[in-house]
Amino acid sequence: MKLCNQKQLDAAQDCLTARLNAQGFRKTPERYAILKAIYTEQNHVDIDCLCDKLKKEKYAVSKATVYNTVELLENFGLVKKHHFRNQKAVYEPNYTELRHSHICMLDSGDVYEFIDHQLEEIRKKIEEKYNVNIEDHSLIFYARKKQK
Amino acid sequence: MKLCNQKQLDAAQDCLTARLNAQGFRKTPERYAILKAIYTEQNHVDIDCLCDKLKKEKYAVSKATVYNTVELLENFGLVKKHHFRNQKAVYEPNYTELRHSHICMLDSGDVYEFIDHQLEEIRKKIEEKYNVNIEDHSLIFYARKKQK
DNA sequence: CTCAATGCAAATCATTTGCACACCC
DNA sequence: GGGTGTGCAAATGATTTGCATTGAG
Repeated sequence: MKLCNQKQLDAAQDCLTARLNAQGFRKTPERYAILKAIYTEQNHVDIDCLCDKLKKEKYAVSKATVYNTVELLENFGLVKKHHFRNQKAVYEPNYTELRHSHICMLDSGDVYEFIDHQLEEIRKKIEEKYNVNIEDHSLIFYARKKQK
Repeated sequence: MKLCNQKQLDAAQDCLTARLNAQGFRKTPERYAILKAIYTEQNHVDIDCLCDKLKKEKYAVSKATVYNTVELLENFGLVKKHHFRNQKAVYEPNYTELRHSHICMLDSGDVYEFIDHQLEEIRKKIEEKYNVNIEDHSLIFYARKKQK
């Protein structure tokens, strides 16, 4: 996962502010700290990672708040949640202009990312055929290294 | 999800027998009952559904056994496990000749299935580019009914 | 000041584990 | 008969909930 640049983080923070204002929600420092923690992380993070990371900085945010906040951020479209094969959820920034898919390595558990534009074509076909709006996708290939 | 026909169930049972024999595992009635319960169900079933369904027939199989057995069946490639948005796993028959994808409706939670052959092309591209063997995929589109 | 958000701990839910018993081989 | 597989109940781990307290507006 590519580290986000400052511009992307700024945009996300502005979006968060806008959405919080729009709904009359409070702009608490925790909400910004959690957003930043997810956006400044190379890897997918789970709830415990986030707590640890925040603890190392100034905040000790409680797990309950992290759960609440990631859900809020997900609803705002700022963060994406994934399950992969195990039953622990992980989170990543959601750059809407960059919808990507995942390759999950069955041996190591490593997760790579890719973008393929043919998926857009499938998406459009399905939208028409089923008369729906597709808001999101999750494509995961489970793979192993090729043996020599 | 289409109901499987008798032929598919027979094939799956034969496969199960072969795999159990091959590994010297026991051919317990529970294993066949659970396989059948998954193959004769229109919808994706979770662990509790399976227990209930089996209870209504002759068997009262314990949850632990159901968990063990679906894992075994998954390893044998006879059953597929899915997570969708919630954190409860669901299971479905795995017709290897029919690799399908899912559309998960965000309002109702309904899940539809489709097959698109363009996905095969993406798969091949990724296998070459990353030098891996892709053993499985999970493609889920999250969608809403189109408004008038 | 007021009420939405947070923190903490207890509760819940899915899944896993340990051990005694049953039954496939 | 012997040991694998099952059933039960207790353990674990992730997530949710209830309630007292805090701090944003």
